[in-house]
Amino acid sequence: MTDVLDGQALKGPTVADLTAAIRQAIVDGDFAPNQRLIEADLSAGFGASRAAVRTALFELANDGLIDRLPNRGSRVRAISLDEAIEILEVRIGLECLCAAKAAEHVTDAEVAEFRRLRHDLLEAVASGDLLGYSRLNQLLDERIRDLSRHATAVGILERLHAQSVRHQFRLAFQPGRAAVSAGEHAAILDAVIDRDPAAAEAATRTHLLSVIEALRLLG
Amino acid sequence: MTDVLDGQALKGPTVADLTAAIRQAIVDGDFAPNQRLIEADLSAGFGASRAAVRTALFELANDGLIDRLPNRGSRVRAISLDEAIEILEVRIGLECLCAAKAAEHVTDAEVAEFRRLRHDLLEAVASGDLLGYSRLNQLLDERIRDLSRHATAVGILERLHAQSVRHQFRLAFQPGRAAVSAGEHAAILDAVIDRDPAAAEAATRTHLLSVIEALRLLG
DNA sequence: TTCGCCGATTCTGTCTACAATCGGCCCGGA
DNA sequence: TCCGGGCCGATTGTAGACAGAATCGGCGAA
Repeated sequence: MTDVLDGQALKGPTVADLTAAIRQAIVDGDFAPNQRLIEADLSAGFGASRAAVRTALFELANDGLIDRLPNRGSRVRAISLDEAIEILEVRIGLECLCAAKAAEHVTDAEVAEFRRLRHDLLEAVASGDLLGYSRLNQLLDERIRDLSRHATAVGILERLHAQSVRHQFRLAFQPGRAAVSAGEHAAILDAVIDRDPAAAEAATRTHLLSVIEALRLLG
Repeated sequence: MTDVLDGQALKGPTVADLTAAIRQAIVDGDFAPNQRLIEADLSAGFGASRAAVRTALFELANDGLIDRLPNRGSRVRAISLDEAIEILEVRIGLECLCAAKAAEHVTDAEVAEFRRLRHDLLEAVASGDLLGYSRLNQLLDERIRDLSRHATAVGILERLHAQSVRHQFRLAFQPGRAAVSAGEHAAILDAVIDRDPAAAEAATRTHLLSVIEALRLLG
């Protein structure tokens, strides 16, 4: 477990490195939900001081990835289904905002990029390349956030994303889910390509409501 | 500046106390925007160790109240007008969600409470009691958040609130602003009292859009 | 056998001291 | 006079040690 991702492994990792490493370990599932994170162990495992580990843990607690109980340590936060739905409900508000802003700000070059993305997306789904499709989805979300130029919303969305990756992932491999999802994503892309903020917002809302519904059914 | 708010001044304040004290000092304006916060000074001023101050500063940085530049310390974050508007745009999405949920979940007792609140609110505005009105506004926001039972949205809103109090405050004492705002708040209350989620959402959106507009004019 | 009490252990919370880094200042040279 | 390099003070980042709280185990009594 030592030195998972050190740029220059000579001197101990900085706090930012530590935070990134632990965060990665959590979202990748290397640390199981509800697993206890003991400061001394992490300190030894990552070759950092306990103070650094401690700071990183505080940061992750604020990101909602771990829970800190006073005097009783930290544990990986388990996101329940209800919480995952709450997160999606919040994302509706924020991603609709971003999509509308993106549709306003999009340049010609970016329109061209989105056309390509739309093509690749449908292609991936048609050929059954679920992994590639998932990656393209992520790229789409990311690009829309970039284009929105809305630092506040983007910051919050990034935090929420880290919390819910596991549920998102589970959903992605439901049979038949990709086809539905791809159509909704194409609709979002079309709206942005048309520079139609209202349509972009509506398409995003439709998509996220569909995700919520799917999650509910999945239970 | 020493011992601003110590419960029991015997043993030094805990990290939570410190965080609260510094946060309060920032939102109250005791620390000016862009002011540099030097760990040693705070440590002496609050009678706490530098490590505690440091932890508190990290926490506040995650709350977006201060900026931390590596190796160059912390300074109070200045929220520009553009950022304040961004925050309000985000709040639209979240508070609409909360208002709708609140309208769903509200009990008979709470309906009665909201009727009283509606009455007090209009009374305060009619009698020109701006401070009391401001306090009631805050209470209204808080109650709606409580009723929404939406921990995720509430958590984010609380964080955003701390960042934008100064702008909110500046706006509150604009002449004529209170009357407009009171009508909008009453509309929100009516919708919740009627248990009409859609209306609650619409009224909340109207109100926040109006706030944005007012801020723009003021800016 | 089961319940409650008590001590040992483990882990977190806090503090003090040390090392690394940054910015400004002074001095020398063109 | 203006520019560049190196030194020095100030401030942050890191490490290790100590103290306090919570948990877990055994032990004794009902």
